Amino acid sequence: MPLQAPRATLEGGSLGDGVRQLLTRRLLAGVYSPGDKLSLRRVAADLGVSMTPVREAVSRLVADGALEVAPSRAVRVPILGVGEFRELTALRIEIEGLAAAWAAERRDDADLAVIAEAEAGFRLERARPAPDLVLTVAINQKLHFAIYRAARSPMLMEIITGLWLKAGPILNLDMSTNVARVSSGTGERYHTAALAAVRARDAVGARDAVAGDIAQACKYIISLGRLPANRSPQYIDGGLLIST
Amino acid sequence: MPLQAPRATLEGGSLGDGVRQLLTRRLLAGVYSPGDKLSLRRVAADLGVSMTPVREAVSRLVADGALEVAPSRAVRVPILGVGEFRELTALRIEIEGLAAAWAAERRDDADLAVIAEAEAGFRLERARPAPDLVLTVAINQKLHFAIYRAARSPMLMEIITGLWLKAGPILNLDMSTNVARVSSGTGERYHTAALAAVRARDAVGARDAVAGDIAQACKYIISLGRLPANRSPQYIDGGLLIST
DNA sequence: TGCGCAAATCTGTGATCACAGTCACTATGA
DNA sequence: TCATAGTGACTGTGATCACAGATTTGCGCA
Repeated sequence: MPLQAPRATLEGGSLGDGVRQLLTRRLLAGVYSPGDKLSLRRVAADLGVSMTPVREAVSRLVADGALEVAPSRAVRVPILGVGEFRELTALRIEIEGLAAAWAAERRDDADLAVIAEAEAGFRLERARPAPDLVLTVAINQKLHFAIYRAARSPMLMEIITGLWLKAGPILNLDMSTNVARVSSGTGERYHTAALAAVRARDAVGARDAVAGDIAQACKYIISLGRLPANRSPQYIDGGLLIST
Repeated sequence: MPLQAPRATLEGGSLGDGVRQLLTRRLLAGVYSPGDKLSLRRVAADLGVSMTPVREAVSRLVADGALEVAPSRAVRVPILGVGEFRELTALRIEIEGLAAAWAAERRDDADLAVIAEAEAGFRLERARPAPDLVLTVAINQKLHFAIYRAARSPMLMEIITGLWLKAGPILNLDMSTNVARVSSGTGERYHTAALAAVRARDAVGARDAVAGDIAQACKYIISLGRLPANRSPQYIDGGLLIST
């Protein structure tokens, strides 16, 4: 049962946009776990809006693969199998690695300052005797996106956001419940390396650092062995968009 | 004024899905041109459905960036500026190049046969005294996606489809109205090289061939000089998904 | 106490209505 | 003749209702 924020303020041009942003934020923050079912009516009631804006928001999130409609007509957070999670990880390594490389080439001083601040924040929080896991995950996200934003490619940012939306529930599920991994500091090394590479305008180094960070985090999650086997026998074409 | 197919059959689990697939196909086929305005009510009437499924389809396409809602509350096909088109091209080179590389590594004989058939079809059509431009564009798309499908990554396929949806209206606008470019056969060389590389399991060669194909096609379109200047002063964050 | 069937509840989907904006056209004024 | 205000026909958005199907609940029976 996903926990609900007591009252959420909706922003955005339209109500549908507001709902979408809110759901996106919750997905990224790990409020929902893989397999959780969402009810359009329940969300609508919780947010004090009608079902229409919720439906629009959900349809967009389904388009992004952040949610899925089961054949039983239930909207839920997708459950990724090991194979699918591996595929997602491989994709993230390539695409976020690309963003990091571009960031190293195109960053300006303001970008660097934001990245350095996030990196310092992450280090600070991790060094505390009892790190706030939810906060740590949030800062980690902030750091990654600070780097990607410096790549100055809004379309690339959108793609990466889509990937994070797919991975978010799993990452949050496993990261925010394990103190051991956060405290071990394996991720910190990569973050520091990424910052240094972006500062030095070292595209290859930035790519490797980000790729390493993603790879080891996902390797850890897979090693937990909590991911189910693949659901799709082979694979299903994205949105069966191409007919002929 | 976009031309309408006399009567289109809607497939898919739900009406909304059917409408989405239909609109997607039209976008990819160049039925709509950049700047064309779509009316939800008109589309609904043309398709014989209510406004609800159309709204859902459009909201998904807006999420993918294939359509946009202007501040004046009009849904239209986005008009890409030169800078945005360059960004899109750079992204396509990286991501579709990645797909081609994976395809070279992972393809099996069945994949290769499909790719070879599409390549032969493209060559055949181009060699005709009066090539059917619309058909040529369709075969070109078929060839590209045959390659990408061999990469065996549905998520990557979805990303690429999203990129094509953004680029489709422009590509079709300029390619299907210019016999010169098709007849010149510059694209054919890259296609043949891509096929050969995939056959030889040469990942680097496949990436270079696809990248070359995209680069020269987009260079040609930019050289036409019909693209307007950038619309966004700097750049707008994809879907303003990240708040903090 | 355990099993099975039925009814009630809840699901997403589609259609329809109401509303507040925007745009284009037109009639009226100077 | 030209500018301008008005007016009507659109636009997308949101809410509400109806419907068919799946899920769950709960009651009755063995």
